[in-house]
Order: sequence, then C-alpha cells, then structure tokens
Amino acid sequence: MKKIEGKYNPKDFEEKIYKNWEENKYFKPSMDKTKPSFSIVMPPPNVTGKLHMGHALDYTIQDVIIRAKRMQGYNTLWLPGSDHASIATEAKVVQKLKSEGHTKEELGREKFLDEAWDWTKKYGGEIENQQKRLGCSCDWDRKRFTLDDGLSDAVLEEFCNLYNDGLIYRGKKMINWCPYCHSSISDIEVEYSEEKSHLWHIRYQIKGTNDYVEVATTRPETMLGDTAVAVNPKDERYTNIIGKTCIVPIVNREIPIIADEFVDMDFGTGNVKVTPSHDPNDYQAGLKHNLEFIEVFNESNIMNDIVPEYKGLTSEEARPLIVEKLKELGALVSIEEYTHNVGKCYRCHNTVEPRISEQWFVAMKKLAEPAIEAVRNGDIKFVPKKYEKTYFNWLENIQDWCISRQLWWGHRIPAYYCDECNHITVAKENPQKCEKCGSTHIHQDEDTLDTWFSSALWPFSTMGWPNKDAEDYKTFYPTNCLVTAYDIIFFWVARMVFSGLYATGKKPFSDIVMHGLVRDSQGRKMSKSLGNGIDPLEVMDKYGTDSLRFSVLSGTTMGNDIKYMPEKLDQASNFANKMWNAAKFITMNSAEDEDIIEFSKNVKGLKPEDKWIIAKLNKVINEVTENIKNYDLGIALDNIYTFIWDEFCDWYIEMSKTRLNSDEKVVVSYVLDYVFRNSLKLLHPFMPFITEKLYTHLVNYDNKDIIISDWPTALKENYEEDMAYIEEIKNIIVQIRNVRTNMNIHPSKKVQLIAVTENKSIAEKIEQDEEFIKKLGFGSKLTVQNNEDEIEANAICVSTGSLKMFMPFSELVDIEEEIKRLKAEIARLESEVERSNKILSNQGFIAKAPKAKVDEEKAKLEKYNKMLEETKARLDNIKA
RNA sequence: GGUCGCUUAGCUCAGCUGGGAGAGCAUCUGCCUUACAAGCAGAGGGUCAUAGGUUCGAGCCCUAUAGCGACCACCA
Repeated sequence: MKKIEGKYNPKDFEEKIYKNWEENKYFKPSMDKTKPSFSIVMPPPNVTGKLHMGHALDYTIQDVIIRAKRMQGYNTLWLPGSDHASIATEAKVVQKLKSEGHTKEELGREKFLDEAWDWTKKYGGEIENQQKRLGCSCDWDRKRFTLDDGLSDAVLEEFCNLYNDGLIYRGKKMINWCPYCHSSISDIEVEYSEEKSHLWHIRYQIKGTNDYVEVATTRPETMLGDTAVAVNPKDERYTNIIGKTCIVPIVNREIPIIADEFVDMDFGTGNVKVTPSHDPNDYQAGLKHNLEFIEVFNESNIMNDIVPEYKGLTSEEARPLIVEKLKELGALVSIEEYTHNVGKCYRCHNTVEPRISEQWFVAMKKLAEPAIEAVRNGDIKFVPKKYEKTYFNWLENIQDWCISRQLWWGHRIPAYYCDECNHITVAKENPQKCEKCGSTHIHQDEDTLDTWFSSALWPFSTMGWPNKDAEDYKTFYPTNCLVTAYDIIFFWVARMVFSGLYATGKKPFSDIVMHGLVRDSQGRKMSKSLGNGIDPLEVMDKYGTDSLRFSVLSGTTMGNDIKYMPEKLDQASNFANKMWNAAKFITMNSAEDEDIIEFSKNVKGLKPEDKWIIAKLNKVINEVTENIKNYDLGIALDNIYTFIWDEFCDWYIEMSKTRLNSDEKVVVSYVLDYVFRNSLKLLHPFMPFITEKLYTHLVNYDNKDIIISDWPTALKENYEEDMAYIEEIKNIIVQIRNVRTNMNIHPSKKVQLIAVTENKSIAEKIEQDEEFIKKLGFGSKLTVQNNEDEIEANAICVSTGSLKMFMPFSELVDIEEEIKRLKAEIARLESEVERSNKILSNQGFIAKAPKAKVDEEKAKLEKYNKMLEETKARLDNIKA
C-alpha cells in the first residue's frame, strides 16, 4: 500500500485524476459485442450555456448511473452534446449587432449566420469544461451539436417523412406571436402569469334603437377590429337582440350580434365583443360565423391605419388614447379592477400576442397515440411513476405543434415555393425546379424549425440515424434511460417519444428518470433576476466536486425538488475527510502487499469481527446495487455512507487496532483492505474522485483504476452466528459506555470486566476477542465465567439477556446513581413486557399475524421477563 | 376550473411490498482514546397536519377537511 499523507484536499487530485481517466479513454464504450450495452444520451445544454445547479444535479445522476453500469461490465456509452437554442442564441447575436449599430436585416441571412457561428464558437464549449469539472464520464469523441451535418440531415429526413405522410402541413391559423423575438412560438412556449389590470366596460349602440349592448374587455384597443358581438343562445336576457346589429364606436362599424355557446353567461355582462384577428376564441367564432377579420396592429404591435390618428403607435400607447376617446363619446361605462393571466414568451418574457399567421404544423393526433400506448403498456417507464399522468394528460389533449420560427439560426425549412404555380416542393436535397410545373423559379421558405424539433430526434440523430447501419445506432439505440427535470416533459420528453417511435419504429429509451428542480435555501427557484443562483463552480472550488455531487443526492428522492443546503456540503467534505483518514490509518498500519496478496489466495483464520464486517459489507453491496438499479440514488448513498462511517470506521477499525500489532496483522490487513476497497467501489459512482484517489493507495492486486474495476459482488457465506455474537458485544460495549458516562467516569479509569455466559461458543469467542473488548470497554482485564457466584455483590452489570458483563467498580461507584439507573432499566423492561403481553393477548394477532411474527414476539417476552427479574434482583442486592 | 404532489425532531429531509419512528445540521454533556477535534463517546427532542375508516396491527392503504406548492386549461 502507498501511505496516505497530508490532509484531505480535493484540489490536490481531482483535476489530475480526470485527466488520467481521459487519457486512458475509460469513458469510451468497450464495444465488446459479448457484453450487453447500456447508453444514455445527455440532455443537450444550450451551446452557449453555463453550468448551473440544475445541470449539476442532472449530470451527477447520469454519471452515477453510467459509472455503476460501466463497473458492472456493460458496454457503456454516455453521449454528450449541445443544442443550438435558436431563439436564445439568435436573440443574443441580434443584441450584439444592435450594440454595434446594425440589424440582422442589414446584414442579410448569410452574414448573420456567420456571426452566429462566430458567437457559438466564441462562447460555446465552455460548458464542456464545466461538465468535465463535475466528473462527467462521457465519451467526448462522440459529442454532437444539433446543427452538425449529421443531425441536420436527420432533421431533413424527419421533416420530409412527416410531410410525405401528411403529418406536417402548412396552414393559416391563430398562433402565439412574440413581438419581441419576432417569431411564432408554440403553445407550450407561452408562460402565463397573473397581472393586475382593468376591465373596461364599453357600450355599443344597437342600430336603430336607443338601446346598447355592454361589453367588457381587458384590451380596449382591439375594439377597432371588432366584427361582432356574441351572446349565449340560452341567455334569455339577450334573445331579443340576436340577429340585430350594433355600432362599434370610434370606427362606427356596423357589426352583427351573434349567438354562440362559447359565451359564458355568468361572466361580466354576458355580451362578448368579437375580435377575430386578435383573440383565439374570437378567431374560432370568426371562422364559424364567417365574420370579417380585421387586423388592428402588426407583428411588432404597431397600430395600422384603421384610425389614422393611432397609426404608428404601439398598442400600449394607443390604449389610453382610445379609452379617452370612448369616454368622450360616452361609450365608456365603467372601469373595473381586474387580475388576469397574461401569456409571456418563455425566452424573453414579453407579452405574447395571438396572431393569425401562416405557419408549419405537425399534426399531432396520430403521432401521440403510439406515444401514449408505449407508456401505458409499460414499454417506457417513468421514474417516479407519478409523472406519467402529466405526460398522458398533455398528449391526450394535444394540439398541433407549430414548428416554424421566423428566425435564421436553426434548421431552415426544406420547402420550396414555385413562383409560377405556387406549388410547394419539399425535399431533402435543394431542388432545382418545381416538382409540379417544372419551373426553375422557386425559392426556399425563409423560416427555420423550432429548436425542439431537432432535440426531439436527439436519441437517434446522435447515433447516426437515418443511417440504420451506423454502428452506434445498432449498438446503442434504443437508449436505456433518459434523465431530465420534470419541467421539460412536454418540450422534450414527449416529443422524443413520438418522434422516436415514428422515425425509428422503436422507443427512444426504456426508463425516463425525472428529477426535480434545485431551489435556494428558501425554496425559491434559482434565477438570474433574483440573484439567488448558486454557482456550482464556486462550490467545487471551495468544497471539491465530490462534495457537490454528494450534496445534491444525499437525502433526496427522485422526482422531488431539492433545496440547496450548504450544510450538506460540510457533511460531504467531512465524510470525504473521514475516508481520507481511514485510508491513512489502513495504509499506515497494514502488512506488506505481498503478504496480503499471498493470504488472499487462501483466506483462513477470520475472526467473528472479520466475518461480521464482511457480512455487513455483503448486505450493503446488495442494497446499493439494488437501489441504484431502481434509481433510488439518495438511499443508495445513505446505505454506503452509513456503512463506511458507522460500521467500518466506528467499529471495525476500532476493533482492528489491537490486532494490527499481533500475529493477526496480515489477516486484519487483508480484511481492512478488502472491505474498504469494496466500499470505495460502491461509493465511486457518487464520489468518483476521492474513491479513485484512495483506491490507488490500497493493495495493488491488478493495477486497475477504480473507474474500470469490477463492481463488488456479495459473498455467499453465511456468517449469521458470528454476526449475532458481534452485535451482542457491540450492545454490551454501548451499555458500558452509557454507564460510565452517567457516572462521570473518566476514560482513563479502567476497570475489570467479567463476562458471564453459559454459552461455551460465546465464551470462547470472548476469550479470543479479549484485547479489543478490553480496549473498547475500558477494561483493565477481561475474564469469562459461566456463573456469577464469586462476583462482588455491588458490581455494575449490563446485560443483553444472554450475555452479562460485570464491572466491579467498588469505591468508585455512585450507588445512588446506579440505583437510579437500575430503576430506569426496570421501568423500561416493564414497559417492554407490558407491550409484548398486550400484543400476545390479542386473539386477533395470534390468529392472523404470520407465525414468525408471533414467535418473535413470544421470544421477546421471554427475554424481557428474564432480564426484568435479574435486574430487580440486582437492585435488591445493592440496596441490601 | 382540472390534474398532481406535499404536510414526519428546532431546520432540511429520508422512511422499500402496512409489523416497535431515522439521518444530517442545530442543542446539551464528557473526552486531544497515537486515522480523523472536519473527530470520538453519550443525551435530549416527534399525539408522523386534522377527523373518520379498513386491518390483529397504519407514518405507510381508503375517505373527507385544512394549509402549502407545482403543472395544465382559461372567461372577454
């Protein structure tokens, strides 16, 4: 073993170790055909993104899974990459141009794209280094970008296939328009937030009468585009006016009063003004009732010339003027305080306008069905299961997906319009002429595709699809699991599922592992505007990567949000420090490697404590393996943490100390190394750096790094008897400590220990374990006997029921204190007896509970009764 | 309006198919016991939101209520 020296300081080795892993190409799949493969595609971050806590959690989970699988012998691939993030990136480039006094239109498409590529190259890729810092064991040689040739090819293929199957169409519809991004966005890209505003009540005169209809609106400026007023046909108040017409003030337009079910009789006045060009409901009504569509403002929210005096104003600017005008005309009835939901663009947070526009859509109904079925029949599994409801709910009510964006940075839509016959030719390769009339006067659609269109193909486009013979595609697709946060189930997860099923005929992944969001210590979402974001890089600088990884997983449940708790970082680095020191102890005190290796070939002479810790190790191996398999990473981490700290360090190492200076040195060294090395392996997926560092200091059996070492397997040996024995000894030792603490006995004060048991096997074991029992039990000497005849009457006694330990303190003891202790003990035992009696006297329990449970309870009753009697006797003795 | 979730120690959270409430931090006490004071040994602290129900037995299953949160839809 190589001695560990100095103090735990992650900076000393984390970076070095990562470099070593990379140089040795450990992250690359073995491509060993005899082994099962296991693959994960990394959710691609924005190419110019920076690592935040959400990433740290997401990548840590994936890395844990992939590292465990790698050690378990799979042909393992974790494929990294990044996303071109069309809206976000384009907005930044536009902003940059603006600061230089230019617009993208001035530059033209080609030069703009050059700028965008420059930008991506300049600011992109930073996140890769940060992912490396986090320890991500991805195959960097396979890194992909959504605008790569290969991926762009996949996008074209998918688009054309969908189009040819009639699942992509171009149509004029009301879509969500972001006036700031100057693009359409899809329904799910709109985020609603409550805003305080007003409800303006306006009256329209019914033509030919002195009556009015009163309507209410949150957007008075849209009245200029009103082409009807609607009432509910069941509303008896208004049946008499249906079919009449009324006059829109200011523009003096005569519009019909129509009847439609969509009107809520109970809201407001029960009359609705209908503006088909600027409201989704009104749009539907407009189509249904064949109304006129009048646009009031353009795609930049600028008023047109319906009323010349408002021309050129933004809708916000025009609003007060229009309200003022209505007041003047006596058409404004009242203004009411009102809070309503306003749609905002999820990228730029500006108010989204509903707008009629010609766009490309994916017809969703047919695609959604198999995607629903794949989850319904268990082919694809959500972890945790609760998220499948969110998924179903969305897909079952899905609307067609608007995929065209009025942006340049992205995949340009492969549709070519014929200038002569207007036919649309959709083709992967640039067509030279219109496929219908043969005209060479064709031009490509100016728009690009929604970023999520390409992301949806990520699990297979990165593997070489549409080339079905690509090695990676054949080997690693479908992937095994997808790890991501629940907030992109709609944006990404669902779309990958239906795109995967459609394009490849296979599910893109089997398990969907959903994690929560990382929140600040007050439970708020981390955000730039709040300034409450925690920079994982700073955390890693201060505590090291392992601690960061530990802190986002320990004590968490998959799918639940995580509050960022800095205290966990202390816990983590304390744990790392603990292991560091354990390794220091082991490497300092162990026998020579050759002797240990020799011994390992024929292991013999293990003592109960050795078997005990090995049995405990076996148990934790099974638990951790199972929990990782089920994605219960928080529990798995807790299993290994507790094992290393509470069982291995606090008990086994302590027990081993006296033996390391005896002729048992080699045996103990072997067990220390064996247990610790396997513990490190179990922990490695979670805390890769310190485990790798310490592993290299242990006995060098095969010169392998831990990252590619074999996952531990539990030994089959049955050590139950020795397990039970050691548990008894631990119990006795804990009681001794308790007694001594209660009596304020200084640790330096040792006392004789007399063990009493009738069990010969236990007696023998105790004799063998004399040294460590003495040490941990503060004994001056230890003897074993089968009766308590010659023990002085007021010796303190602790007992497990079958094993007693006497401590003749004589003058040292505070008799009152001991009487108090015995009384408390009696009370405890009495309540135990009472409890058992109560349970056992319940006929229902005897009749219906499993027999093992009943027997267990009977055994307890017997044991506690016996202990109770003995304790009472001792109390009487002492009093006498 | 609909859906889902949460409510467990002072704080942050675990708690697997129902069978004696756990961790970390914080608090208190005693220890520099030669791996570790970033530590060791102990202690205190919980009608598991409330009310019913199912069961021999409920933190866990069912119903209702309250509080909190998220998501979806959206009425001008």
